[in-house]
Amino acid sequence: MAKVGRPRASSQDVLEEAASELFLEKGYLATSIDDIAQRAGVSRATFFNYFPQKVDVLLVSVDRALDAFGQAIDQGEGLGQAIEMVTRGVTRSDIPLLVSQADTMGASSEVSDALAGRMLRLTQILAKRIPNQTWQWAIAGAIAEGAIRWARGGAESSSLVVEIREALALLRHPNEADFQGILP
Amino acid sequence: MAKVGRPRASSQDVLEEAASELFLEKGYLATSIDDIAQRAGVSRATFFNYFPQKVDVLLVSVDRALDAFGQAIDQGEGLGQAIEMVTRGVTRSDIPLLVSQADTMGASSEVSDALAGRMLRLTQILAKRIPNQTWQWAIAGAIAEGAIRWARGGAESSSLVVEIREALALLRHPNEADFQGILP
DNA sequence: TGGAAAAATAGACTGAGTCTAAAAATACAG
DNA sequence: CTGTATTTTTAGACTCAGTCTATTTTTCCA
Repeated sequence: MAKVGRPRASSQDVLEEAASELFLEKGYLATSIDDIAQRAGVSRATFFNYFPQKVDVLLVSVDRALDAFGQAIDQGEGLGQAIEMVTRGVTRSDIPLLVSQADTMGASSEVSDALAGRMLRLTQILAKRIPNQTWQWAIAGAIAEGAIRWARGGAESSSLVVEIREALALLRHPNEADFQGILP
Repeated sequence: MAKVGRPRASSQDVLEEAASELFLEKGYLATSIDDIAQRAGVSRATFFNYFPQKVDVLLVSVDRALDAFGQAIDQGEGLGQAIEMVTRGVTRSDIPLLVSQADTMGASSEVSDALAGRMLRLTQILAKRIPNQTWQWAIAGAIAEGAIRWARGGAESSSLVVEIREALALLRHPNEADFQGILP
């Protein structure tokens, strides 16, 4: 793409790889941006050329999926089509890093809030097809649940898109027990 | 409660009031913790005796509602009861501050992520009554939508609990159009 | 009057994130 | 081969959030 100028000395992938190692070794909180840059053989300032925040290097796979999803939606794809397109690009190799920082999510609001912020972003993408906000969250929740179940399930579980479809199907037939005591 | 020892020189309410003024004057991002402490007539260190993070002073009303909700749930209240109890304690005076920082939410991920984190916390409370994760998000979304609609509606709109109930009722009767193209 | 308890405070420290200016590395034109 | 435009890297200074420790202040009470 960029044929002119100084060539890049790093990339999101390289930095993510370096960060992953450190997160697995020391955990997210104990790893500084200096550590990551040093491991990647690049200066601290360069890190910020590739990620605006520290937490973004942890969620890069989530963000990429959301980018792809938003792009598909903007190009006029239907929801089902867009979901299928995006899930096809998600690989299991992204999972261990996120799972390894599950402790951190409980201990630091920074990570759990950032992850929740991605849910919010998902609802905002869904808003382009689903007018009602309540249903935006409902469907975002179903997508998240499907993804989590798929991640936890390991290789033997069914495919990601199937898990999401199953979670979505649940919304179609509300269980009366779920509403017990909520509505008059 | 604390009859012994040095009396408190401030409170969450005093700090929130001071912070509110500054947020309205300069905006959230341009206001430092030093500013808030100074306006409240207290040292910077004291701020952290009352709030663990800067963003928490902005969301104190949300957190109080969630605290009350979680407490009601832990005491065995039904979901409908708990919602009614909490919404009774929410006043319109908390709204303007949050609304005034709507710009900030778009400009800084810190605030929007923190708000999304509160949605996550709501789903975790709901988990004690609602087993399925998808429905946790769906109902959290309905509560959020009801609250937002109530906040936007101004004084002439119906009560908060009624708005939430209406949003919840929507979930009971899925609109086929919402699922168009999602499910096979 | 002299603790004991609780809170406020000073101040140093780490690290995230911003910003500016300069240096380094490349392609290319002449 | 040399100079120039372009892009990226980098150094370094800076602000501010958040943590931590030790000290001081204020009150109650024996």
